[in-house]
Amino acid sequence: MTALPLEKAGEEAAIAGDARGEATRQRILDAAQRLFSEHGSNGVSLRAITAEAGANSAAANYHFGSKTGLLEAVFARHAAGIAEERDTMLRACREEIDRPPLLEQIVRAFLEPGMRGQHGGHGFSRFRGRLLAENTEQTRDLYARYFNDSTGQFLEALQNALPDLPAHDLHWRFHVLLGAMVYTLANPGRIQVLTGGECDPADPDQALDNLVPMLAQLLRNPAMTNTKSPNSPHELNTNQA
Amino acid sequence: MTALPLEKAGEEAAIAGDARGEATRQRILDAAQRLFSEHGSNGVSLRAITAEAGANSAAANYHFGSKTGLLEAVFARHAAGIAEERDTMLRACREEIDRPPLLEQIVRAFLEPGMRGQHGGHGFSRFRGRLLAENTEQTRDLYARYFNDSTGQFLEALQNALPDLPAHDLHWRFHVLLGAMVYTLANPGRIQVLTGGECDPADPDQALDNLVPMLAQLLRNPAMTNTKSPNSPHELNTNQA
DNA sequence: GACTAAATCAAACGCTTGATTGAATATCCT
DNA sequence: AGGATATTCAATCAAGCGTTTGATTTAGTC
Repeated sequence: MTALPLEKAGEEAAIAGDARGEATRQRILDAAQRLFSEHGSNGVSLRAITAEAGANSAAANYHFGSKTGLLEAVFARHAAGIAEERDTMLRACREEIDRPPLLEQIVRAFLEPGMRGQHGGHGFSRFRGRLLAENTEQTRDLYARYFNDSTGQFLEALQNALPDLPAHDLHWRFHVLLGAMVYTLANPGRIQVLTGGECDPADPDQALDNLVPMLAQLLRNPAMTNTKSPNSPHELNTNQA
Repeated sequence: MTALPLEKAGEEAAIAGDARGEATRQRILDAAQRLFSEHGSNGVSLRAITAEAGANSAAANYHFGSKTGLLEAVFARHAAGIAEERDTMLRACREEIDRPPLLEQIVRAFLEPGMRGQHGGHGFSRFRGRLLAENTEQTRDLYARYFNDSTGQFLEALQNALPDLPAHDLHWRFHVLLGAMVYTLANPGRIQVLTGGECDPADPDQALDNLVPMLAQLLRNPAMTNTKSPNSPHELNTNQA
């Protein structure tokens, strides 16, 4: 049995010299990210990935141990960086602004690191969206490990910025926010088909410029009592005809 | 070669007598819907499906021709019914209400048929959400065939109800609405993990009662000029720190 | 009851999958 | 240079895949 590089690496070895295998390692990660994004983790074979990467079929197992190991490596490559960028931006919100911090800033701090920049750009966002959508035990675990803390902090910051909004409402609005983000990342192209391609969720700048104010406003809207009997200030009639 | 029942069926044969094979046909559809929902269309084998259905391994191919044929059959079983219910509810909105029709009613007419009732209930919504997320050419085509007309009518109705909202804004808000719907249907359980399970997107009643007023309000919000230079009435600063 | 057609079944087809092996090769260190 | 190590490679493994086959059973018709 030839020893895997996984176990001894991770310290100086990964950073220092071994430029020999690191190149193909990165090529495999890139190819895997691209193909996983397009066809899902079950829709692509290791052979297809290594072929796309121009490597031998055994290279993926050698460098990452197994297929799930490769998937996790693709995820881990950028996930921690995104969570870090988020926290940095959130801390900036809390400190340097005459309070209360703008909702727009908080929402942007949550969305932007994942949608563009060093870790969010290119194909990784599609990969993330696909993974979130696949919703297997492995992907749920990955998301929990890498993002639970960060996301929890945002929920807390939003609750602080909206002290009058009941927690139950906030959570549902945040659910919608997550849905908008994931749907934009995965981008089924549904809105282009329906409207003739005028708005493009695949363009990070356009997406952020539209989503941020929209979702901030959604969060800012007055609470509606969503218990079964509505005494809403606007109209009633939320039942079917 | 034994003739497939697909080609001769579809007229009276499907409705009338042949109660012999129809039972296992339905059992296979049910099992496929359940397993596809949980593991994705590539994550489950025909053998697993037929085993779950208590049928012979060749039964799926016999009744549906191929695996993709089975997938399409699972989709088609309820998709047309949902589109029909939507149109019915939308027509009711347009006619019987002192105009303008309430946004809440339109949104509910769009969401409810897919989330509960005869066709939306049970596992089909999860199956739909999963399919939308998978976003292969086949699923895009299925969605286009069964839902493009219906969804286009809703976009039109919303534009009529919101004459002052620029089309570009409407489309982005509708994109968010779609994202919220799909995310709720697929339900990765992310919000439960983050908040301790207090709100449950898997409960159709709770989901509708929360989503409908929230999304209606989102649509009703005043337009924000989302070109690059914002002259918004609220605050500025939608840029990063 | 004999004929026909629909449905079920066990078995196999060819192929792809993820993974492993041991030899060959490239690289680094002293 | 030389020995140790990290990486690549072709070949192979057992397992599982979607699909097909031909015989067998079941139901409906005269």
